[in-house]
Amino acid sequence: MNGIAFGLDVLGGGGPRTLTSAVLERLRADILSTRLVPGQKLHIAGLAKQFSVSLAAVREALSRLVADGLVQASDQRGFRVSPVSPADLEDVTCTRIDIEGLALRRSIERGDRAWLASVETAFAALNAVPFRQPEDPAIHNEEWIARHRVFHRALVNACGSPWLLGFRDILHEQSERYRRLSIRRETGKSRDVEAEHAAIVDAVLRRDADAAVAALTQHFLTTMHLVELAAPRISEASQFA
Amino acid sequence: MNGIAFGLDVLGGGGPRTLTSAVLERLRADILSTRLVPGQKLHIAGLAKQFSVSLAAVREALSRLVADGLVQASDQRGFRVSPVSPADLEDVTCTRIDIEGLALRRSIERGDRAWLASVETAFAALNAVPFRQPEDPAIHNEEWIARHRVFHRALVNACGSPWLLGFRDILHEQSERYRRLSIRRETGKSRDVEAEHAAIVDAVLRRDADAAVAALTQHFLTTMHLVELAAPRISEASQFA
DNA sequence: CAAAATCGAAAAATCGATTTTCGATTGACG
DNA sequence: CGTCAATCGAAAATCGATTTTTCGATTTTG
Repeated sequence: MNGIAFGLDVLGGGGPRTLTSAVLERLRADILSTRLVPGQKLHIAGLAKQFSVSLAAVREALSRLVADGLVQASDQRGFRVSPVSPADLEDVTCTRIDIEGLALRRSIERGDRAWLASVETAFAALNAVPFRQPEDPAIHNEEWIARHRVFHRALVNACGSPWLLGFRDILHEQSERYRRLSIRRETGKSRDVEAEHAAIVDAVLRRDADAAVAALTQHFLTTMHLVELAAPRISEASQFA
Repeated sequence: MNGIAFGLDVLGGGGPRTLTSAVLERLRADILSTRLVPGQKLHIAGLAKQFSVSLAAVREALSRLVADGLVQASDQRGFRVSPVSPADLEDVTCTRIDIEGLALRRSIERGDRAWLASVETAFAALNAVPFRQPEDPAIHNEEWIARHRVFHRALVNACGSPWLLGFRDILHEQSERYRRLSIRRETGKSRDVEAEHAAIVDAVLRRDADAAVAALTQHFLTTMHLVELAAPRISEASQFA
């Protein structure tokens, strides 16, 4: 396997085993949650003080985040949060459709019954929690996000290609960031995410690759369009770029 | 050796602008050239002494190489050169066929005349130098390798998707490493690489996407099979993994 | 005799200080 | 008045020392 897939440090167990990893996870979370704004300069000294670690630890964590495309580095000019743009959003989405579609096709070809079962399980688990925070509908439910990730990963998990999965994971993370940027602007417009997911699952259970990929594509495009409706916020966020 | 920018690195002027970048390029070259063996442990202190730099510089260079999939990192256990295996070679090749094929299709759709001209130029430049070292036929001609990379990049350069190109670059680097692992074992078996390239270029000039992708696929598969003939060396190289 | 505990050398991780480079400001000059 | 260059603080890059963890060999124990 390659080192690209984002580091949910395996080994069954608990949290980060080094300070650098802890900083890395914290930074990743901060970027995905948009607490750190796209394009924003990342002051190494400031972060080091904030996390009570040395410069080297922060520096290494940032270097590793470059691999996920969440951070950009340039010599002598330090690090910044990767900027966002409508063009990049479209690129991420199109590439994701291609790559994840490919992985889904392979999964449908190769996946066994245990895989089908894991898809159903993940789907059920996802539907068991609400999309929004019950208390504050303007905020995503973190548990839903986690299960959503597991669900989409389950769909392609049987594709048999570590490289394809690694690329997919990176693009999924990128999409996730865009989605979070837009959440507060989302209109109450009725989108039935569960139905979209159900369409994918149905096709998968029938092993109808074309239908499954079509449903997945539609799912991604719908998400992209919703995010684009929040374009003002994206432009605003990019002001640092 | 020019420092081709992989991933999201700086494009600007010439050589490395920081010590870390210099170390990074040196390490990348050493890994690609197989001076550093797949699976081999990378002693930070040893490398630091060898390059006359601090631990931190080496550590950061290694962290960045993880992004290219040439190095793997694990907490508290340091860094090692990414191992190789027949399975990984096949995964790299298949994924590369998919991704680079996709990029080629898009390039053919979107590329203008200037793009076609750049393909022809790169093709001519590649054919102007010999494949092997004139002095020592067991060694690749570095100049040919450089132009070969430029040629293949030119083919997909008009695809319009930075993300797709980034993934393509990573896979190309991986393939390159496998090819170098096998070079000394290659039989004198007559492979007409120039003809394979010509088939791709012909199809591209006719804007025949299906034919171009077919030729590209064949090109990659042929390379993979030749590398697999050198499997003993690959197994041997992986003993550290 | 095998498995577990232990111990020390080796390697990784972390730190805070120092050096180098950048970018903006300011002042001189055409 | 505008352009260019020297300057100065801020920030990044680099370093070598220190702390923590791991790995392998040896010893102890059931």
